Amino acid sequence: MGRKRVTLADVARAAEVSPTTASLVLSGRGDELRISTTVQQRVREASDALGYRPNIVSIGLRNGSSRTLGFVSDTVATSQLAGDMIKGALETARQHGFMLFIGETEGDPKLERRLLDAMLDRQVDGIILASMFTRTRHVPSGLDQVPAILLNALPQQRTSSISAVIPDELAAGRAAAQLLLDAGHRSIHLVGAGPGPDDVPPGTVAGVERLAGIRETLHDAGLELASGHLLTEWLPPDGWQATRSLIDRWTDGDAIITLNDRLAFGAYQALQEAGFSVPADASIVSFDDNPLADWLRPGLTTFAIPHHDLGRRAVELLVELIADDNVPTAARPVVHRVGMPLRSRGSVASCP
Amino acid sequence: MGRKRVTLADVARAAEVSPTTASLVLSGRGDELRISTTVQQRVREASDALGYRPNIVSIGLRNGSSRTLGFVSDTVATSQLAGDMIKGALETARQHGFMLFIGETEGDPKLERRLLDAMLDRQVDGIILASMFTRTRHVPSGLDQVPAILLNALPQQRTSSISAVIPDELAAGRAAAQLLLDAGHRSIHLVGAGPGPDDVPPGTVAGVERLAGIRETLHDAGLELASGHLLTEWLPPDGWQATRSLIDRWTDGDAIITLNDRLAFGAYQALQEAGFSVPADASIVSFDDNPLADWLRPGLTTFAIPHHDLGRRAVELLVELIADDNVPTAARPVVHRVGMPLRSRGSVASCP
DNA sequence: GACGGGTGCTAAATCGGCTTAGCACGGCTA
DNA sequence: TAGCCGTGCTAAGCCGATTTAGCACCCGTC
Repeated sequence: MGRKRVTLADVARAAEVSPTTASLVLSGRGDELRISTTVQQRVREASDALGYRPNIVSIGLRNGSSRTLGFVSDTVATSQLAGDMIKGALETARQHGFMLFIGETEGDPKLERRLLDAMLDRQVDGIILASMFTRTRHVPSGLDQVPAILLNALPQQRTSSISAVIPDELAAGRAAAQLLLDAGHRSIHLVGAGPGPDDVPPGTVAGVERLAGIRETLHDAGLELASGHLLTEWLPPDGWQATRSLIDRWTDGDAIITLNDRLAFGAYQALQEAGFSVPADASIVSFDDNPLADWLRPGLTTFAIPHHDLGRRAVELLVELIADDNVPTAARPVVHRVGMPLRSRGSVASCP
Repeated sequence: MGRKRVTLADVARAAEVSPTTASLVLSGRGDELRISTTVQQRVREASDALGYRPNIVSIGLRNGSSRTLGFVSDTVATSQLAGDMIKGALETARQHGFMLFIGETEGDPKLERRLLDAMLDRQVDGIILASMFTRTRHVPSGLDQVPAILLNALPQQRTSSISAVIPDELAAGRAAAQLLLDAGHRSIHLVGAGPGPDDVPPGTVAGVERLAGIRETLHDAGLELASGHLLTEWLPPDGWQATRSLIDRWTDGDAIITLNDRLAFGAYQALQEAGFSVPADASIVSFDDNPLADWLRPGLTTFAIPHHDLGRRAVELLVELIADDNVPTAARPVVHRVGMPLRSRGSVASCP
């Protein structure tokens, strides 16, 4: 193992020119600096023959860049939901010629500090600080020294100069309610939070905003939630239980909004056990677009967290920041909201 | 943005010593090279005061290491199933002081080439080539120049000198069959492949080995599969359909092995629709330990793909390889098999 | 035939750290 | 008084690239 890599010096030697000349030719500045066509060709041939590839580490040392970004996420970056986010980031980074360091803090601030340091020690050009569920978070020190973006999170500090990318939960909440209204439903039950604006599990931006959007739209239509079920956990059993309690007082034309797809999964089970059929007896709309939404029968109509787009957008913004860093612009922090697309499947029916 | 990082030279200046001295002190060779305690302390104080952190890029340039590994996966590295694999790799890498570059090829050999090159250009110390489902694969050129490990894949080339880490599918197949035998079942249906040893969707190592293990164990007990259902797709609808066709000729004491959990999900639905109850009327064993296995009611008993352990093991081996690279050992390629642990939930019942 | 100007290439510094070789100084021995 | 040795520190080269400044040569001009 480990035959040495071909260096610029090797190419120069093979082409019988100085390293300077070789560098100029290969970096395309040959004409600019009046290297003869003959020599240019000789250098290029030597480079090809030897299979020369520039050492990015060395270039980075020289000009202070590494063509590398750091992606630090708080919890389970590699969970199902988050995978697409990383994937979007990965793809976009590659398109811009960047590689990505991935790190997971598991919510441990010390670990986060260590990861950030390890990345900065490796001279990353920028950092994405990602959260698995939308929340406000403390921005660690040092991130003002380097281009950085918050992904799926908002800065806790007012003074922070860091921009953020988040899903547009509020708009999705509005759209979910509107979808059911358009289908003719007037009695809408919420599973996961509500009915009041503050009946929300603590610390979830998504819960607050989805609920707010739903309430707004209903309010505009002169309606209120028929019922709300504040749940601190949003897992299938929680959805199952809440839905069971709904069944006793069910009326034709009722509909359910579940605040995520796992709750909907539980709701499906409860309805099925009660002999209800979706969507004939009960329309359901949900959020997240968990893979299982597509496996359920009928398919679950849900507003997708745009993980892929979130990741992509964060990298795009970061790359812009890095480019601007050379020509410093007095950029103010911005919150970018990415739309949550509707995945329309079979769980909503029109109601006469 | 971008106040410059503190360099060794800054520390040396602050401590009024030469960069050499500062380097020696901070790298712990101060005593060895007879730097006085006074000076050592002065250097350390200056270093702390300025918050000095060595530039790993520079160190890497000097001694040809980067404390960085590359993790290249063929498809959807960031899918739900694969997440844990990356996570295991990430954790283990961190424990050894390495960072990980992540890359996804989406099955495109050109992209794979580009990613590998991009990583090698950044002087990674080693590379993990991961596959999302176990398969044999071509080992791209250049990976013999650098320490490398195949993860969840076997080298296609006989001559390849690269080691591999894979799940022990064969043992899991045996264990699955044994589990049902121990519960008293004698009539076992297989959904996904079989009944013959070659009735397997093409290209899946998991299918071949799981089937082989099952058949072996049944054979040792003097039995054969009651039926087999070769399916080229292993999604819920496929499992649903195969199971429906089983229901017509169902006998008490029959049991089902599904070759993955999504098939089992379809099987659950089909059984439920037919009024069967799991496990009273039908025991089911499966493979993968998909998250939904735990959400089903009753919970699905399944053999987990040890994603986390696979990732961990791959990094451990790679780190060893890198260490040995300095003291070259004539290491022969090895295939490491990682056990698939049983997740015993409620889908298997004893049969009188 | 000295001088100006263009042409074609290269020496040397630089990035930030590690490492080898060796300098300067004092004390001790011969 | 020269030689030797130990102590405490530093100069300088190196890794692999980029970049600035400038050298050598030739041609044409007055």
